[in-house]
Amino acid sequence: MSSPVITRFAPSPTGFLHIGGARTALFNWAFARHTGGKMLLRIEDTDRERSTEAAITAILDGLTWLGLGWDGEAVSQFARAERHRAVANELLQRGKAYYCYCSPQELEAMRARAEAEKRPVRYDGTWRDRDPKDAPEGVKPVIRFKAPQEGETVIHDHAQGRVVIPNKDLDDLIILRSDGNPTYNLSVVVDDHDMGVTHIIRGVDHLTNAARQTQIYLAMGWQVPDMTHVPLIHGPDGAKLSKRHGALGVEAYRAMGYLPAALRNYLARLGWSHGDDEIFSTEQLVEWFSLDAIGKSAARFDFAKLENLNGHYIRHTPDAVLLKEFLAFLPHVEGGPEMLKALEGGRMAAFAKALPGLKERAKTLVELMTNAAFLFAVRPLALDDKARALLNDEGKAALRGVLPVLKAAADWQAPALEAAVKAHAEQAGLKLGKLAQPLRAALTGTSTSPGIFDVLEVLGRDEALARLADPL
RNA sequence: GCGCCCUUCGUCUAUCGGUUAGGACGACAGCCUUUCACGUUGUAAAGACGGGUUCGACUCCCGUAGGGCGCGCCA
Repeated sequence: MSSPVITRFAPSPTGFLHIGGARTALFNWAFARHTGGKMLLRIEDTDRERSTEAAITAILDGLTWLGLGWDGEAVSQFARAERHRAVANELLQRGKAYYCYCSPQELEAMRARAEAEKRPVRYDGTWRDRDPKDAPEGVKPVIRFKAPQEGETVIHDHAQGRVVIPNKDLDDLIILRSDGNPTYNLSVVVDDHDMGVTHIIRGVDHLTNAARQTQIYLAMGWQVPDMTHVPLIHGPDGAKLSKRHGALGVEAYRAMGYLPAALRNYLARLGWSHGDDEIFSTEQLVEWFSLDAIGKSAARFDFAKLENLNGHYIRHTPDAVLLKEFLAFLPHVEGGPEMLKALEGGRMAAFAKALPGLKERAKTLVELMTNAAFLFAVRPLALDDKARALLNDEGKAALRGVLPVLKAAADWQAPALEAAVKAHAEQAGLKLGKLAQPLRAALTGTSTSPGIFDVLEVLGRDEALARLADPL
């Protein structure tokens, strides 16, 4: 029996959960679910300067909103520093690491020199074989990993294939700072090993780290986890994701009115595929997910496609579920709390009634909210330019014509109203559009809305008739 | 500069040596229609370039160009 799969998502809490991180989490999650394994969460908070509680909260919230639950408690990497130090010392003991007394200034100078001479920027190994007795007075040393200088390090990667890095291009990295704190590459290896991580799935920006980490695993005699480095997500212009396009926290996507299910579906299709399948449920994603189906090239983030998918999800989400999602969304958007108040203040029924018509024409929850505004408008309605144009003399005349018909309606339900208005139109020799548009303008203050008979019904007899009479 | 990686329609992708190179988003046009959407039909749209290998390359190899990532006492 093979050991159960354990993946991990390991963000550093220096900012929100951005879209690339979200996808990495999704892949880790999907793979763990697919294999019946676990996804662990580790917060890489060893940078005490930049790590914040707020960021941790944002990341946890983001994952939760996206529906990507993790197994067990989130692990703080910083809290494990003692263990990392112990391993650094063990490496020292084994002759796989050494003290280096170079000052940051010296290293800076070393780098500057290399750059000026157009040589590769690497630590030159000054203290690699030097006797610690030569150590300068009062300098606190760092511990460097004694990386192999010859041969090559091979990474067997599900997405990248077999990647070979010449060892001469990897220098002796610092694993323990002069203040006694471990650095990233050491901590990651120790934690992944201790946490029993079997599969590492992360961004390709870690590929070089993968080589260095592999060397540390080997030096410790530990088994190297299975690795997958997924390509990065770029902005629409092919360059790095900037704040302008996609480098937003997932909470920004929530505020833009995207559904978690739609975002999951969209993200899954960025760099991963299952034949020609475009729209699939999360259950299907879990069922189909495979590391080997992850591509190698970077993908550009395309809002148009996300929006299309989101529209699909909005249309296909059952009303009751969508209503819940919408209510949960409102606190996160401008004007949302006010609408929430209005809904809870008695407009909920009308909104729920209007929802089927509303959701057909919204690509985001923000659009849904905008399109629902007519429900909450107060008389006399403010008209937009198009609505005003529709209510010209001809429009008003049409309105005057139907008003009695509507007043006479015994049954204030869309089908009955439709029948009555259509009969009137026919009798008056008017095309339905000539009637419907002025009605819409007067009823909603705009030129677009759900079906006009639904609008009539949803508004209710009194309110509708009053709105129609207002412009006359 | 050094190392690694990438390159199929505008975008996301399928193809895993033999296809009229498929799908989706977007675009455009038509249909549907009370508006907007939805839906539907159709059109345009791609193998970066140059060499090999092969009976046959988008698929394999080499080179070129372009792009990305990495090269911290950050993670």
